[in-house]
Amino acid sequence: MADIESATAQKLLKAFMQFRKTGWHDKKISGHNPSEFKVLATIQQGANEKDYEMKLSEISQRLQVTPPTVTQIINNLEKDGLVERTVDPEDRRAVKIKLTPTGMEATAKARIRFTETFTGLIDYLGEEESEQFADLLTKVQHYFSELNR
Amino acid sequence: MADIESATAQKLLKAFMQFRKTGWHDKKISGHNPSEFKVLATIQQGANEKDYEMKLSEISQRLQVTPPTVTQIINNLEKDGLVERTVDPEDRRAVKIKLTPTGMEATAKARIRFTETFTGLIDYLGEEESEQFADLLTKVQHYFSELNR
DNA sequence: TCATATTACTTAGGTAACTTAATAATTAAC
DNA sequence: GTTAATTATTAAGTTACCTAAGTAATATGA
Repeated sequence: MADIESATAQKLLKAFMQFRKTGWHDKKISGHNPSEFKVLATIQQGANEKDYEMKLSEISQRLQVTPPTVTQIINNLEKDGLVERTVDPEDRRAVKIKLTPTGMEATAKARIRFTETFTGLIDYLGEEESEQFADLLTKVQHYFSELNR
Repeated sequence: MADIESATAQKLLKAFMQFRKTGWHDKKISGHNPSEFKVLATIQQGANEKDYEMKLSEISQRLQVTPPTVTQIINNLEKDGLVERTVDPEDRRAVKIKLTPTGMEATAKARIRFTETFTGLIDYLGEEESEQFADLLTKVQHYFSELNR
């Protein structure tokens, strides 16, 4: 077991806190919030995987947030005309969500924006370290998800 | 320049998003919020560096949040008896913040909790990868802080 | 088959951690 | 000695969540 007052632990903690403040995630893109784009991207993913309109509950599962959260985000997206709700004819309790053409455009624009940012990061770190970093992030995520159980 | 549709970029983005949901940062410790502990830890740091009572504005600078944010957090901490405000006699606009004994205890407890968590992480990753990860986090943070300027 | 349980979503209300804009009090600068 | 700048606070707003309670539809099983 590593020493409880380990310098590495302190260094890690500090690095975590700094990293949290980078704000890689905080900017609006053409007036839409990060949380809205996450939902848009999730819907698009579903549409790509198969010709598939995603249920609200599936969005909630994929993003690991509660259904009311998704309902609210979808409300905003629908109000802005990026998304359409339709009652599932096979289960009339369920709601299927579909991107409108405007929604697809916005999603594409955001995806490009994020990809540019991360491509820039890869240039900055180099391909090898970037891969390493992604792997480490995933590994660390596993550690914490096991802690919380 | 790396390919704009690079798999690594997608992988990184996904890893970032997952990592964001780990919640390493979200739990209360004996009824106090993470943001409150960040302030407590900052005050303690100042007290350690020299025999030094930190001004509210300095807390704000160190944590990179606006002064009203700190004011509010300090209000809560003071209400809970973890912290004391005193007007700076050398500049009566300024407020100096000091930990009470209760505050010191709470801070110590939280520090131990965090150190345990991160020591556990080091055991999980190994010392070498942990150092690497901390360095990468810092490097990535630099990238993003240069982007936003 | 019909009463009960379960599921899918929504509504209502709340919280944490921030922000900006405006204001009060004090100190600094010319 | 007035004006400008600085320090902190108050007020109000935002984002991204949450829980609890409610509605409507479907599934279960006696």
